[in-house]
Amino acid sequence: MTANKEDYIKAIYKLGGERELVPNKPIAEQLGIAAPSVTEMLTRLAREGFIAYTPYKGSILTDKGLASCIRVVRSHRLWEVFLMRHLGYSWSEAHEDAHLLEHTAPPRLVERLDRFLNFPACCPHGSVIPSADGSADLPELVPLTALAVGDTSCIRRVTEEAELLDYLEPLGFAVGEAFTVKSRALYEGPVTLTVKDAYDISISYKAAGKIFVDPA
Amino acid sequence: MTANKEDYIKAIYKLGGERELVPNKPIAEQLGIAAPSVTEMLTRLAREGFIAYTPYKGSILTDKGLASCIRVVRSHRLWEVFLMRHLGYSWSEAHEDAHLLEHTAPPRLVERLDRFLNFPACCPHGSVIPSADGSADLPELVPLTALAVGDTSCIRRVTEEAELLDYLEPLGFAVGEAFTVKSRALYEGPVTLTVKDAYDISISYKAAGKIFVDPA
DNA sequence: TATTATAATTAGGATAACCTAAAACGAGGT
DNA sequence: ACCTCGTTTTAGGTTATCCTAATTATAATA
Repeated sequence: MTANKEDYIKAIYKLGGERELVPNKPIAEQLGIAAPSVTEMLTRLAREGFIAYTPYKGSILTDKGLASCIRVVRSHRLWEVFLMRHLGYSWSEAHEDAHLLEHTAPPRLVERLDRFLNFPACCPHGSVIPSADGSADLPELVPLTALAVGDTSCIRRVTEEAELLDYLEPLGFAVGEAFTVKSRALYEGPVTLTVKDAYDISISYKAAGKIFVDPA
Repeated sequence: MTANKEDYIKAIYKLGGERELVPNKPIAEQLGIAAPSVTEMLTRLAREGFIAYTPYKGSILTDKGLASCIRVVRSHRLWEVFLMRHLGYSWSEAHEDAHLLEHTAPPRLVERLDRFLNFPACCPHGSVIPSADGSADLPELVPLTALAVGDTSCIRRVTEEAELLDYLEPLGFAVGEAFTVKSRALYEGPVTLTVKDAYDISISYKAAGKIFVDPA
């Protein structure tokens, strides 16, 4: 298993989850690779049993593929915790370097890192860290856009996209922060939150859709 | 620069240091790669300016090659410190997994790791960790075989070979340990040390040659 | 000097990834 | 039912790394 293949598998998971057939085009876009190269690699991954691939239709992870995807995601999120908690990384930096380490760390290292970090439940962006056996119980969350003015809630998870992370972090966003929705502009306008009864934060509607919070 | 090339460069450094011309054969043996593949790679490394390569004669690192070698060695040794100090690795395990991480960690990660570890001077096997600018001042050490019976000294460094490390660690060997040479059998026979005035350790002559200590 | 053994190189292939250009497929609209 | 357009696949090529078998160079020895 190479780092490359792991990236294809992660992309398929990200784009289609556990039961949706993923067309080649979005995989190619996600990875920044030409379509014919994707076809080729998918054929290989199918031959090796990581995906079920139906030509002209799309791909979906097999149990084997899903298991190896979860292993990588677990590694990724544990590294993120380490990088932020102990090395002073920012949100986006952590995401970036964890992407390198996730493919390199052998299982024993991942397990020892988990113990060192005291078995964290979530990565710094709020995503659940699956346990070594692959299980994970997902909290029930809603996008910030689902709340109404006056609702009180708590930030639980932020989508891991470098630009989004770099946009939010300097605003004072943090997982675990409680807030009240102060206002919502019409026509997908900005959302303003009051945090700690002390200060307000305004974010775009687009960003709000990528922030997940406790249901009202 | 790929992990592969970094391994070739490390091998050349290990085998020839900074001024000795290294023949292809030992490189091939060190890396477990066929001779023609080595010729090919050396040609490439020479083309890229990492080594000076004289066909039929051998290779030596250029300044550029040396610099990139030192960067990798620094990364390797810092990871070893992390793995042993925080994750409970053994000597040989640390060496093994550090070999994976050394090629993956980008410079900013290495520097932050260094700070996290509080700028350690040596790796757990006692080798000096070069500073970020490549400099390193080497302590004056002698192999354990250079001592005479009755000499008192201190263990400072152990050669990083998995089998040696696995042989020594359970015997209670540790860098920093003071000892007295209790006896030396003739004809390259075993050497016995008294540690902490409390117990004796016997090791083969061969192993003693790979353990470095303060001069008597 | 001639021989011979060892080391190194050349020749010819294989595999993993990636690419561009061209052909083929298939789903929606007339 | 047919055609068009976007998606996929096929065809043909590149680079990095590795291999085995065969050839050539060097250096040590007789």
